[in-house]
Amino acid sequence: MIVRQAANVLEIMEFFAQAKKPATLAEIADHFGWPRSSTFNLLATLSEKGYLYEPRPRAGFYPTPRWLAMARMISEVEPLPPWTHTLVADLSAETGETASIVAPAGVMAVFIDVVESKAAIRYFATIGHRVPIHATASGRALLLQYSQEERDSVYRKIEFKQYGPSTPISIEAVEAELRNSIARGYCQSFGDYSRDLAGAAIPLPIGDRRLSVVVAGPEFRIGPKVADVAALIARTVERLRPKTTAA
Amino acid sequence: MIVRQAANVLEIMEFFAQAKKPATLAEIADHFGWPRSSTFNLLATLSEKGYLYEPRPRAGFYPTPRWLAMARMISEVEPLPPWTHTLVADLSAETGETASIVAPAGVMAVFIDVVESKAAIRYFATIGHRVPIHATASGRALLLQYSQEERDSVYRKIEFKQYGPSTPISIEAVEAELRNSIARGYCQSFGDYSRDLAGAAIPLPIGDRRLSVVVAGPEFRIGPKVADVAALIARTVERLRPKTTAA
DNA sequence: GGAAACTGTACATATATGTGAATTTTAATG
DNA sequence: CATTAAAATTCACATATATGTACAGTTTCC
Repeated sequence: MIVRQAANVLEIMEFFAQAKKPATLAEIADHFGWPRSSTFNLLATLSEKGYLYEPRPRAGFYPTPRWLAMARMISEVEPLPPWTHTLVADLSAETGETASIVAPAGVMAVFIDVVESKAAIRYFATIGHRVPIHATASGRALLLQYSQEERDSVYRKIEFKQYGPSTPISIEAVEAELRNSIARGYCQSFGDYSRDLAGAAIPLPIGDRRLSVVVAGPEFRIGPKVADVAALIARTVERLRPKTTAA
Repeated sequence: MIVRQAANVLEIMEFFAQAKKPATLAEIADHFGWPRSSTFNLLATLSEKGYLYEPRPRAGFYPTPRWLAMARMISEVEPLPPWTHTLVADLSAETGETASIVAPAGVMAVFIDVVESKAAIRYFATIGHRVPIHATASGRALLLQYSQEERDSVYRKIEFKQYGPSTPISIEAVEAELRNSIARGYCQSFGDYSRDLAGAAIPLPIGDRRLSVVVAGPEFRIGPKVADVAALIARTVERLRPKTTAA
């Protein structure tokens, strides 16, 4: 069950992140098509908790810096090492495509760092974006780091859907693709989940965290050079990852 | 009316900001005393929206960097000029008390930047903290920047409560205190709102934004030297605020 | 200066939603 | 490996809550 008012809080914040200016109750209500009374209650709640204020008289509401303060506290814990951002930045620059760091979230994979392609036609993804773990290059690069038991446990929760012609729709199909990936040296996907979208990914374990790096873009651009892209990812990781004597 | 599930989202985030480590469904449910089923729904909603993930298998949930990304987008709009943070930092350092920048939010005043005192006994405030605009030094320093009509409009919405012996409990009492503040050259409060708490504040208009700076602490420490503290605030603002040729 | 238009607020009620109990899945222990 | 304990998940129902309606306050425009 989805908790509507919880989702609405997020929507409001996303609204402000886009609008980048204060908005009145009426504007917000109209934007979402919410009743004014409900909007009133929500805004009152957020204000009361110190997350919204009125920068200038009669100009409407805007989030307080409390969001930033809180987000900072949360994110200063085990932040990704700085080189991983360099990694995706470099990969995006060199390939001209969108590059991301991805982490597991149950049957899904979440983008936790993203540098977007600058091309007009590009893979549009943002931090927080989620994709099925079994039907994407990045997700499978995560699965490769799981034990067989852990994978089985994930498989049991997956609802296998035919997102596209090449979507693996059985446990065996996923396992087969994982074996192929190992043989090939990298994970790939050609519209397994999103139409026309192709990507190359490799596992990126950091400490005890299981992450992956992926470069993704339109099939017609990535397709011909997946292997090259994958090799580039591997080389770039090799170059940027600090050498530990322990390893 | 308070929107419970909206408030719960904020509570969860605050929980993570404090805990600074992943937490399982059960831990969160127990911490708040929520039913597990409800907690499940909430966590599922936040996960589905890309705001929570599972950093490692079976280790529980943690917020994704999406919060940070969103908070940054929101806060990069008209950020406070950097010198205002220096201002509160310097004031806190020199006085040993808590110093803050405050903004209006209807009948309340919100702290939008805070540097806390390091003393054991201190005014504990965080960004987002709210106090009544008419019963605090910082709030009155905001009211001083309003026109008479705007003040009247605010007064009509205030519920006058006797927070402490010196709380102004009528419009006339507030107006009188404002007149005193003008004569005195700064705003002050001695337990008007919080017992044992005293503070000195002055208006801090920035562009068309109406803000104020306040230094606050226990009455016994601040009391004897309010005037000095107020003078220090004024001098520090004078020193740090960039001189505009236009002004 | 008067009225129309708009924004924000209160409240009773129907309904969407949170919850307790039951079920399934996963981990721990001998 | 069998058994127990704990955690996660599902679901039907009573209840807390979102909303339609009505109203008050504020601004704008003629």
